[in-house]
Amino acid sequence: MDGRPATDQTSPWMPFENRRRARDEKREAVLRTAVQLFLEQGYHRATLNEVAERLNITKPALYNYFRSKEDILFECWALGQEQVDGFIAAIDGSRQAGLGKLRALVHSYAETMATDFGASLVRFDPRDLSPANAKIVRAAKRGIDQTFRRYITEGIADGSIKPCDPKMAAFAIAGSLNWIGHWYQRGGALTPDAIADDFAERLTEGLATARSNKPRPKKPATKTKKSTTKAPTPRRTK
Amino acid sequence: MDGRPATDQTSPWMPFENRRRARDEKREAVLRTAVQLFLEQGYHRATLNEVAERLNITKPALYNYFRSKEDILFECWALGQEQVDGFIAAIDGSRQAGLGKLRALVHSYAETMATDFGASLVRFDPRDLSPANAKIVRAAKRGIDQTFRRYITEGIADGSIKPCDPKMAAFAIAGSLNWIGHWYQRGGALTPDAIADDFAERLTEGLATARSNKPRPKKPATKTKKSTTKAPTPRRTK
DNA sequence: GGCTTATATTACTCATGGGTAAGAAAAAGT
DNA sequence: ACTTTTTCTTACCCATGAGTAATATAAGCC
Repeated sequence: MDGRPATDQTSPWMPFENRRRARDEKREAVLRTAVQLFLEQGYHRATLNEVAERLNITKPALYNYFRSKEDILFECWALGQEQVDGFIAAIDGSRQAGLGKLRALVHSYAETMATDFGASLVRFDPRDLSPANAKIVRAAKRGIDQTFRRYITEGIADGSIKPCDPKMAAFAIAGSLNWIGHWYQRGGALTPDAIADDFAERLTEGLATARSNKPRPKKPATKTKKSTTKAPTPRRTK
Repeated sequence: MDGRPATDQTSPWMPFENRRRARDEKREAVLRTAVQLFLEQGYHRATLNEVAERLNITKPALYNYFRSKEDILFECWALGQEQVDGFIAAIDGSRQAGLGKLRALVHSYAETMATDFGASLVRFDPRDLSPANAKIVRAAKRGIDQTFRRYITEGIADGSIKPCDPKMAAFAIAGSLNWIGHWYQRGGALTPDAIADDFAERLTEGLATARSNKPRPKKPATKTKKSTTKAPTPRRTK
């Protein structure tokens, strides 16, 4: 994981890069621990003392990496949102009918809901955020909702989806998906993969037109699952 | 506000009854105010001071009616749960196929989600409750989930519902419904009635067998809505 | 009226936990 | 080795809000 050229005193930049990388790794470690604890106990019951304890440091050390508890909460949310932005961009860029895009969206979203940062998108309360951050979150949520509606509208236009109310359909689908974030837990009987496959089919079959109703791939469990929505998500810069 | 028959010394019971009734009314007023505030701001941000303020009393006065903040939270939840218990009992007692029961359940549940106490079922966090109360809540949630699965299983058995995985189907449906509690708000474009009708159809159409696919009643908006699940729910004793 | 009980208020206690100050320890730079 | 910067700790501060004690007020009751 560390194939640097040499022990070199040659480049005074290397240690610098090293340092920044170490810092970012620690930052991420804090977020991973925090998101877990927040999900486990709820944001208000979770204390920074315990976050720190789990990292074998003390509370004030956290303030080297984050400005406040709320800041940590927001960053957790942001990581989840990045995932979503990533696969939405990928699907947007794909060339397929509305129904196909919708299916892809449902699939990816379901998988995301089964991750910690993904679940934080729906388990965290925007009201715990500063007005500025809450605004960002609200905008992002609106964006997701509009993506659902857009694919549905597209599908109706291209004939792959039956005419229906995109607003209601989007609410119903997103509700099912968001709820995954509340009931899914690792090690349960259902794997994220199975859930995503099932939901992608279940939540869209009612919308498909007769002609677009493909004869059910009936995937023979050959683990065709290859790309777990590898999205070109650019790392945040700030 | 005080239409008592007379100044009567005739019945010493009446004042007593009056008093008890007045007390219960105040209790309920507290719960109505509390549930609103809890939904508005979230349980942790909402203070008993503000609950009291909205009732034009002071915080300690609340302790005449409730033992603790958590007690209030639990009672709010319990009122919502009573509604659910009520209509589940009614549907259980009805004589119809599994699909019909499921539709009825979805419809009633959707309506309930659009009420304050109903929303509290999914917006409140059981982890805020004492272990004893949390246990009650968990049991109730399990009960609801099992009811969904039971109707689906019944439907499969009686041929009104296509063979499917009841667990997944229940999760998907309940998720859509629960999410209503998060996005619905009074005065919006969608009325509880419209939502309930739409969801009852939307969430069950995918499960219906061909033969059970009734030709869509197309209710002429005659406000057939009469009994809002008047349930024989006995008032809690303790 | 006077006695009792219910209900409300004012004025507190007190645990909790986010956040800060001052300085030690470790690492980087020279 | 010495200095400087980053990172972390110990020891605090302090706002908040649930819950309590003591007491006043009002209502029911005889």
